[in-house]
Amino acid sequence: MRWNILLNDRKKQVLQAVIEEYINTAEPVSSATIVEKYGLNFSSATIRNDMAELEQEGFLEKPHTSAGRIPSVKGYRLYVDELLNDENISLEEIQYIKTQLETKVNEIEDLTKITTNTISDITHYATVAIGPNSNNNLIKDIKFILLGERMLMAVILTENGAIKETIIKYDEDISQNQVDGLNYTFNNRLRGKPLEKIDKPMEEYILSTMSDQINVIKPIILQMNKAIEESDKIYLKGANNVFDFPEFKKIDTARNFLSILDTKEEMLEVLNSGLAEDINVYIGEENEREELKDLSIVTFKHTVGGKNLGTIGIIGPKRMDYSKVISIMKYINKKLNSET
Amino acid sequence: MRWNILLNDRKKQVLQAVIEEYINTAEPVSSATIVEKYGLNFSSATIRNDMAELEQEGFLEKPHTSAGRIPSVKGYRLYVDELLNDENISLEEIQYIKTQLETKVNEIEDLTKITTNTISDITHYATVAIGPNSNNNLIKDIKFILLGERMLMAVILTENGAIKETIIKYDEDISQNQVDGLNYTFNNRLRGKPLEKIDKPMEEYILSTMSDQINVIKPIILQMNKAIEESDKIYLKGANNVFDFPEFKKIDTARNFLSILDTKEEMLEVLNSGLAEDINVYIGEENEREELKDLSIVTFKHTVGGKNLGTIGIIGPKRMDYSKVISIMKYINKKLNSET
DNA sequence: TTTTAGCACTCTTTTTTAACAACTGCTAAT
DNA sequence: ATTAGCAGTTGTTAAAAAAGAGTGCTAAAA
Repeated sequence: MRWNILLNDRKKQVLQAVIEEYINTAEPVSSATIVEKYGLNFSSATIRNDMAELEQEGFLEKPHTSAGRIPSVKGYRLYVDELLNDENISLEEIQYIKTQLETKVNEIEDLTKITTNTISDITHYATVAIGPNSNNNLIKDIKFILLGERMLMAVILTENGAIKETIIKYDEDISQNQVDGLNYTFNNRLRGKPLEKIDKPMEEYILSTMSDQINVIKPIILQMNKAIEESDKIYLKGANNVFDFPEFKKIDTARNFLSILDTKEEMLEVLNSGLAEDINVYIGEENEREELKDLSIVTFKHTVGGKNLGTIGIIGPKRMDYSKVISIMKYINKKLNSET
Repeated sequence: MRWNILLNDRKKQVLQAVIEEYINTAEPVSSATIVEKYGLNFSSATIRNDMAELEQEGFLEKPHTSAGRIPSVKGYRLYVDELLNDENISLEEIQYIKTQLETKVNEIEDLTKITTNTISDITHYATVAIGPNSNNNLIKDIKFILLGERMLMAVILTENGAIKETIIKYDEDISQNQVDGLNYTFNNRLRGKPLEKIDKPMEEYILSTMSDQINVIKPIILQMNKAIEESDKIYLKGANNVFDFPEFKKIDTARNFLSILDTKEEMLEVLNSGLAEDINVYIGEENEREELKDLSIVTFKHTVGGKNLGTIGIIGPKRMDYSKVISIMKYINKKLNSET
């Protein structure tokens, strides 16, 4: 029986039962259900008393007098912090994750996508990913390559293995000589710096070195900035699974949810707000944003060999299956860092 | 009055009025509405007679005895083919399109995105885009570039300006000599050929030239194929606007719609099924796929200077505003091809 | 003390019934 | 050929009634 873990206090068992039942059914949980389905050897009246107390203490709520109980944010919090089984993962899931993560990738963004897809596939929750904070992402090398007489490609390599490339087209021919100059100057100025937009001062600084090449350099900076900015792109998977959850059966709730996911800026902020922990859980109103107060978010900083690959976030209803989600994340984290 | 175009037959006027009213309101249209809002100088009883005949002839339908009429697929078809105003575009819209299309882009995929976004923004319908059929897309040049001792980048340039690039990582060092060989061989074998997956025979063919380089070439072909395959990626904008249409107010309809858009293969097939025409309209059951029988699709092959840039498709309810959609597409088409 | 049976009470959900509103189709008149 | 007028259908809304689900409390049992 999965809650015979450490608990002797019946009230905690009741709380756990209510929460797990509610996570499964999305319906208020009655005292009778707990007795029947969770094998507690007490009468429903006894459980009712416990539930009344748990409500008093703020762990449970009642939608209305004649309904069963649902967990409060405080209840979920206790569950997540103390009651939750973080190895709730099946053999099939383990097998699936292993297979997925073994896919050979050459770009770290692909790895992030695979990880995100895997999490979403297993949990069925909407899953978003963003790249690592650019500040930790130092430029290792910049290469300019002539793709044709009038077309240049700029490739930026970073210390943690990310690669950005962008194309610049010109109305006039560019010589290999010029390209060599660009390679030298840009590397000279930017190598070792964090991967972030090239600001005005830096632009001036570069131009001061090659003041005769303004026409060549201006479009480069424009395009490079565009490419860098695109690094903030968020990757989203499984958003349409909202429809699987009864709390989104009202069309407006679903719409609202999807529109939140659509606003890149909000998502960035949410994902970036994660604390130092690898895994952070924000339940309902614990989220600062008004629009998220009915949702829960679990964020997960994934790393490989100490290199931060960005943050992956799962967004779902408050009755999210925290146990499963956290188990999956922990397992993936372990797996990602155990490979040679 | 917008239907004084070529019509003298009152029944056609009635049909047009019913369709346009239904497109606007999504409600069955009554005879009285037509008299009041569309200024036909007849009594509602007369219109009623016309409507009865139009129903007899299959152009209109009745949800139930006491309701107004809604257009049938046959009705929409007549409307699209003969009655529709294809210059239904406002000054603001023209202005907006102009501004958008003037954005400077260096990659044609960006132009497709901009065009797609513009169409979706104006029409509020879900809009999907795919790249051009690879057969018309000939390889112009392949470049291999050493990004580090153990990292190679392959760039494929095509005749119509598309650019694919991909990264290949190795466990051992690669010399510039080897890269030169790759450049020579791949161009020798693939230049001028259509951009499509490198098949087994071609792979053998290449390997026969550089049989000592199997370890280098194998991963290249793997990655190049991946990159080429990704060209089929579909770009989607405005899917969440479904929620704006009353026909999708039942959650299952909305869900169904969004899940259709999610299935890449289906979308590819639908968009590629377009006939020779620049603009094709598929109304309701005219679509072959069962899941699309309650939807309409308008596809639009966009070109610049004779070069096919791919197909853009709009998907929406059967009562889609065909007039607006087609007007926008025609205008964009003109605009794309009038620029120097 | 703790637990429990039992039942009245509350609130929601579902079903039923009734009243209303929206249009059509037809008839007879223009 | 057109129209006024009205009976007849069907859907929609509102109100009322019935059914269902669970709690909280009381008093008794363990």
